[in-house]
Amino acid sequence: MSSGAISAATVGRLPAYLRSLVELAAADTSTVSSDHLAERVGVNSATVRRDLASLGITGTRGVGYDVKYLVFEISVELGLNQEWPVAVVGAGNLGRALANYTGLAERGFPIRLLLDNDPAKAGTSVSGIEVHPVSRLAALVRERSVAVGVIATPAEAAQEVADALVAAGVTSILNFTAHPIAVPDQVVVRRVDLATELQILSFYQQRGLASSTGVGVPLETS
Amino acid sequence: MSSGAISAATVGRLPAYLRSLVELAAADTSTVSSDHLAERVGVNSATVRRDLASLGITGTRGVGYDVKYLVFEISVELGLNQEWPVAVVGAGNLGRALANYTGLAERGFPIRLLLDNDPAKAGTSVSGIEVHPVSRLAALVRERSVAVGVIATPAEAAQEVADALVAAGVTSILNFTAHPIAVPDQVVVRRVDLATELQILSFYQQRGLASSTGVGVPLETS
DNA sequence: TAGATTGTTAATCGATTAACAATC
DNA sequence: TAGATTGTTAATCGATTAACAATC
Repeated sequence: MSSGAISAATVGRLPAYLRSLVELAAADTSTVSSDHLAERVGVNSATVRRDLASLGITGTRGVGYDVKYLVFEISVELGLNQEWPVAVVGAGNLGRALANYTGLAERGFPIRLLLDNDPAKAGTSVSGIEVHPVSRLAALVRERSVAVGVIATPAEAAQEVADALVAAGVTSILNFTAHPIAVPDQVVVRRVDLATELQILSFYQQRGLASSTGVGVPLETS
Repeated sequence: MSSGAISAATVGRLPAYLRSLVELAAADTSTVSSDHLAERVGVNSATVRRDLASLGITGTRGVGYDVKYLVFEISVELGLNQEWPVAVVGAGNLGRALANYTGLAERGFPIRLLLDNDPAKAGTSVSGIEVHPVSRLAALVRERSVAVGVIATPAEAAQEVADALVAAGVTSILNFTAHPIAVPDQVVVRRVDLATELQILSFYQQRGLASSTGVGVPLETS
């Protein structure tokens, strides 16, 4: 648990640090300076030192940080030594794509449960994962020690599903719908929102901040 | 184009404002106060007034803001009156899922081009969209007026694909790989990064900030 | 010792918010 | 007119960064 004062901004940078450090380790680089790591990740070196200090990680003056130690410590912080079983709610296009996607299990997030409220889907299976009715959510979440809930339903159902996940004791939720969900304080929610990302991109297209080359000119709709 | 000084934070909130405003419009609410809108979106009312003012939108003292006008103005700002043709690079699991996903076209981002560097895939089609070899990227991007490039390749290819898109004149890129890409200033990049989101969630699980209920207890790997 | 780099303080920056006069 | 709400100033907050003494 170390210090305890880790800002959300720092947490958000940890995956990028780790990615770069794993590359350095693969290239047999044994130590790295905050300056070098900062450049690779695209942040300021003082920020790197701050972030590492907040994790209780120290380097050696005049030398830098030990790459392997950094990889180990950040991996532990990110919980990468453990498996976090996942429940996916919604077996539509997205839910099935997730069930087919092997990258989740490879990263320590095996899908242990796939749920859908369409009775016709119950009993079918996707990539060897059986689809269960949502009515069994609470029992199955407990039975399979689910740690992370993924909401892959239509937006209208997002809050209802979130409530059911929280009631079943799930404390981490990944919301793929455009609908923001309200949860108690101790529950952590992240949103992966394609619609919002696209709208932000089109804002910049629209403003011409991303253009002037001739392509990317809008076509009028209808 | 109005004022011009719109912060990235403001842009990031526009989709949420719009979502809430569309709901209000559907419920025939004609005006809304910054206080009410703020509560719905989960921000401070001064922030709402700031954001709207930065878009050049004014309300009426004692009354509030006109809902329909707000919907119209924000839609224009977000470029929602236009279509932004999309090129998806990578016809693997993710690329095909995107090609199958109707939500993109519904939101004004029709997929006009699907590319893959596997010669065996060239000529096949997904949801009626033909797969072309990556070698034809530049020509087809121009021919089909592509505005937005989506990178759905393995992470290793991300930078190379980004370079090709930029060279072809694409100025908005949505990167689905975990690999950050470097682009010239005038190009806008957004990343949708499942791996990072999951790692952030597992950080909080690991720290027990999202727990104490008994479920979500980690299982040791290997 | 001389050079490099950390760990941390103090300055800076940008964004959020409280507060309130203006005004519908 | 009285009540409500905007538009904006000034205060606050949190995060980033420059700078540098400590020290390997």
